[in-house]
Amino acid sequence: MKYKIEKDPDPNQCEEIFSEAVRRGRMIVVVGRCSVDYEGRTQSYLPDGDRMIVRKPDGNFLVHTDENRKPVNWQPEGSSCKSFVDDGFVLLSESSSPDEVIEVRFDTVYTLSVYSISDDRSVEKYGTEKNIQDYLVENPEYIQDGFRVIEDERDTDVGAIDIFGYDADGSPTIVEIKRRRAGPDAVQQLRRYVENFEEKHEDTERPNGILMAPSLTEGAEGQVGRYGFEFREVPEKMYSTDQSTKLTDFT
Amino acid sequence: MKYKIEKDPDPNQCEEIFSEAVRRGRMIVVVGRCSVDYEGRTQSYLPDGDRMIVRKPDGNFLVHTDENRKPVNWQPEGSSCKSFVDDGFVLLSESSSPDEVIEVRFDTVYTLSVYSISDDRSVEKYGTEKNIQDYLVENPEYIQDGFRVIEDERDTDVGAIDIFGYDADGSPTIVEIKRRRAGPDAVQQLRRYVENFEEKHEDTERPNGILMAPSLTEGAEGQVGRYGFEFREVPEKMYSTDQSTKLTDFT
DNA sequence: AAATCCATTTCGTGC
DNA sequence: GCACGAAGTGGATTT
Repeated sequence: MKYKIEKDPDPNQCEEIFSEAVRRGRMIVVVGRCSVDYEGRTQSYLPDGDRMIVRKPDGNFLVHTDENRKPVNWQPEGSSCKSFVDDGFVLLSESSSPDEVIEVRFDTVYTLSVYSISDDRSVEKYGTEKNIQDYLVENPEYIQDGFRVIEDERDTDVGAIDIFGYDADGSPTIVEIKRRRAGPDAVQQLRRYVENFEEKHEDTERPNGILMAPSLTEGAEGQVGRYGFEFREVPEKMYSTDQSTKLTDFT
Repeated sequence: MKYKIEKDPDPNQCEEIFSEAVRRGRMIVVVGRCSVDYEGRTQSYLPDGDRMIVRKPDGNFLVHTDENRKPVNWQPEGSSCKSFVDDGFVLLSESSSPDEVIEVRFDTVYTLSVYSISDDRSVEKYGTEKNIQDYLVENPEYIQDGFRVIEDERDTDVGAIDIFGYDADGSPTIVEIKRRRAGPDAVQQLRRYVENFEEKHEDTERPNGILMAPSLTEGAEGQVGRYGFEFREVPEKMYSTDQSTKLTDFT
């Protein structure tokens, strides 16, 4: 990996190095005192202050201050980025649909760094909602004793049901899974599926609704009762990477 | 603003500079080839590759690759960060409630940069949902001819109604506002408020439901009809900072 | 491109 | 602290 760092560069140096780095698709980091203007879906203005600007090869453009996880301003993947000198070094990043612009006007550039980095390795993730769902489909006894899975991700015209099946009595049952503490929105989601099923199958009985999550908020608990749904606890760690512990964790 | 940049530092130099920079609450940027382990609410593993690690004074810890806006791994504000040498330079960032850990093991550190930046300037924002709501409360004729606002942000036990009022006929009306194209979730939100009001006021008629947004998705349009709600278009730019153009924009 | 939903959502606000 | 909902949500997946 090659890199180049310029300390206290003047505006013309910045312009030259930056524009070439953009052309070559480099990762660029500029740290300096600047003001930031954003206009697009909304607008914002940030007066002069010290910030770190990152331009990625894929077009992402980030303006970071010394705090917060999220950039204070940004542009999405695919954005263009021009630089020029106008009474100082200026960066202009533009994106389309929707049309949005960020203009960064530097009072001073402290450092300008260019990196030629690439990273084709993809991240392996565990413990997502999909992991829990897959596990429950394979081990339906954890949903309910005698539960039979009919369909994983059953599409309906109001969204996809996580798991659809029949309980031990043969009643249609809709299962909604949340990876963490469930709020009212989760109950409403389940309700939407249950009522849609009811409308579409007026000949059959109202399906059961089961909400599976580690816990419920108070509001969600009230709604689960009101709509006659069932809550079943999913131990937070049932989806551990260590498959051998699942059974014991769950019982 | 002071800064210090070390090129191709060895693990011991990294450890020394990094730990002092953490102690002093500096903004730190490390670029190098590393693997990243995350364990917490979920887990992930990222094999060796070139990445940029940022540690902010407020404890935020970001691992960026050459693509995507979001860091591939991160820790929130308030996280601790230790560094040590173990067959190479290692960063360990820990946070609590929930307990989470990121470990970054460097194969090679290309650059280690430390910045003393501070930015007390706050960003000014325009064009949020709140801006639209405030405008409609002041100009209720844009909700409906003869509309009377009774309450802005009316709290209920199923959430806060954006605007509650009476239409020209004196019928209770619930208004839900979306800043952008509204989907089924927006209709369900409105439905929740309307049905809750109905339950709480069985003596009065069912309140009207009005959904205000720039446009509706197809699914949302069907549901608006099904539930007997009304959709009213909010021109995307009605909340422009230039107040003088609002009336013309809107008509 | 549009729609839908998960996310280590993050972020703000109110209780 | 928790709960609830907005966000320039981001991002993946499917249509």
